[in-house]
Amino acid sequence: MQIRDLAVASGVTAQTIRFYERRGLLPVPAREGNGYRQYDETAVSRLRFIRSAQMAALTLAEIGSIITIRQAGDVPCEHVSTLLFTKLDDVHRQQHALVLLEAELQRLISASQGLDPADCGADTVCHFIPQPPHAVDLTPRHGTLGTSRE
Amino acid sequence: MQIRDLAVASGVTAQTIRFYERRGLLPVPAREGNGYRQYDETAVSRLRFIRSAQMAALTLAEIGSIITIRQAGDVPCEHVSTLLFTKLDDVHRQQHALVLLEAELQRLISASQGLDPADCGADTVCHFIPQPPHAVDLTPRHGTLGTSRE
DNA sequence: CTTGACCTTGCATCCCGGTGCAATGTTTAT
DNA sequence: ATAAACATTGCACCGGGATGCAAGGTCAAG
Repeated sequence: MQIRDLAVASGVTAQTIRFYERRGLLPVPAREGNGYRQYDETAVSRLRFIRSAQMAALTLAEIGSIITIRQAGDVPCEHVSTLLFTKLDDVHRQQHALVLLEAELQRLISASQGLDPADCGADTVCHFIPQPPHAVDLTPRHGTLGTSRE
Repeated sequence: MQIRDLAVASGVTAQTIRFYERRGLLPVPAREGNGYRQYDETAVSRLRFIRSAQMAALTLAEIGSIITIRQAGDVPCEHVSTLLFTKLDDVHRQQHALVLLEAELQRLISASQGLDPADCGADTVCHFIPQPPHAVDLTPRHGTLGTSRE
């Protein structure tokens, strides 16, 4: 089968297949006389593996690392296990970050309910997004400088 | 004050300040005789606004749109409100996606507990990541083709 | 005078997963 | 014969938010 057939069979576009090949995710295929790529069933299986791994949010680089280990004749189980646990950790950290962001957005939204657009001072951009009273010191560079320049 | 002072005052690097200027987030500043950028307090305030808006996960493009409206003499409250609600929606969708991903990862992890690495078939990459039995048909292009080629 | 710390510009690079396009070659159908 | 639908290559581009670097100008201290 040629690239189009593999694309149809796997649900991945031909361009993406070439892209995966460049990335080392697919083995360099045999070529027909006209230079067209020639695939067999193992390519379909490989693409399905990539798709499944992507479902688990593994990056192409991570998927590639699994394939590389396998190629080398080793069993990548342990590596995959590590990847999955690490990814789960990532997910938990992202969930935490999203909870914080959610709270911040709700805070801004509910605070904005009581604000009158007419109160928008000319010196600020938008009072819906209050700047922290961070009171940074505007001390110039290194001590007693900046007499004439500012 | 010049760019370094603004950088220190705002906690943003000088490069980032120039980057923001190119992006239209900071007004083109006056220049000193030597061509150095010259800033005043409003620049600090503007940078604080940008930082605050980033805390709410607004993109620079979105922040820019708020500033543009403000620049035009209008009050961006309504627009900001829309952005915040949209962003909150985004957060909720991301949270949902993460819950699904979490479940998928946990499924893969717990399924892999009972698997023996020795069972790794030579035809698959890794049985920790099972491919769906998707059984796609490998029908060639359009009907009765592909006699010699595959 | 030299050193070092600043400033200027523009352009390249990073991650991530593709997508698009141009130019050219090949096969198939009509 | 010709058009359509494939294939090949390589390179540029998308969003997002910077960051780095090179090559040069400027300025103050020692």
